[in-house]
Amino acid sequence: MEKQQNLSKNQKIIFDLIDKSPEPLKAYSILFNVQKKGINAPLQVYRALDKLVEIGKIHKIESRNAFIACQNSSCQISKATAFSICESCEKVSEISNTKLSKYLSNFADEAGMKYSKYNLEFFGLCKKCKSK
Amino acid sequence: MEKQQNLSKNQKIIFDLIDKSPEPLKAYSILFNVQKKGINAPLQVYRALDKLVEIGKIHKIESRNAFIACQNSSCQISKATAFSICESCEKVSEISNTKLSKYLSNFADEAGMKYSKYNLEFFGLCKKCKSK
DNA sequence: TTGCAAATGTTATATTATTACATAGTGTTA
DNA sequence: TAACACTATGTAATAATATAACATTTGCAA
Ligand SMILES: [Zn+2]
Ligand SMILES: [Zn+2]
Ligand SMILES: [Zn+2]
Ligand SMILES: [Zn+2]
Repeated sequence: MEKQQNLSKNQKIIFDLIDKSPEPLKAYSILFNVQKKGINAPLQVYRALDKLVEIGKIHKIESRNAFIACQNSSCQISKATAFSICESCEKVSEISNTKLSKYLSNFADEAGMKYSKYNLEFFGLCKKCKSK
Repeated sequence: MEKQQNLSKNQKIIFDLIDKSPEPLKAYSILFNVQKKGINAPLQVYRALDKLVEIGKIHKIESRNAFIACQNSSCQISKATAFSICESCEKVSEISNTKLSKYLSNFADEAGMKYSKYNLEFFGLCKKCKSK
């Protein structure tokens, strides 16, 4: 949502597409959508996705093999991500809850081990689907 | 680790393999390993995996597309899973921490929405790898 | 013993992701 | 500018992961 000057051409094309999408996009759906812009091969998409994930502009929804733009300006490094996923309509939102992220970032297991990174996916029914 | 009477033939073969493995197994590695037992097609493996996940005997490590046996006798339904993953040696352990699971099971987002299920993956270096 | 649900077998195919190798741009510094 | 390192791009081929479709069999309960 903010600076993207330093994105390369392909990275920018692909980020813009994901950022405009109301739903997570899959790699080959991205590929299909950017072919008119001269991106022809899966690898071009995956390379851009890798970079965008690395710099925190997008996140991968692991359980869906899909990508969404970061909705939380503060998680530039994407080391601490949490999402809510509707199992009916597949709507996905990034959760930015300070208490939750503090709790998880400070979590230490029985052995006292702390972790440098986490990804949390919540599943349920979104408001809309619940009321149906 | 406990009852498995009601597993079918293929389910049992595949569960036993996963349960004995010190590391998460991928579907096609499972397939390769059970071909001598007469399981020849990917679909036979995926069907057993789906069922085993459904009944909570195994869990899928989403970020790795791999499967491990449930190490936590209490999570029969696999609606609340947490794992620690070593980014160096790829060792994976299931975390069973009552506080954590209570915290997450009761978590409600800004809109007050609660979730019926979650999956959490922590990443870092395991003890062994850290001391290298 | 009929009937249903779950599981199996088999083939083909869809979807997701990477390897390998060649080329081009970008910025830094000698 | 020339040399260098680094990042990004282009292209082809292929590997790895997962599902569709359809026929058959098995386990078990009414
Ligand atoms: Zn984010
Ligand atoms: Zn929904
Ligand atoms: Zn478990
Ligand atoms: Zn390790």
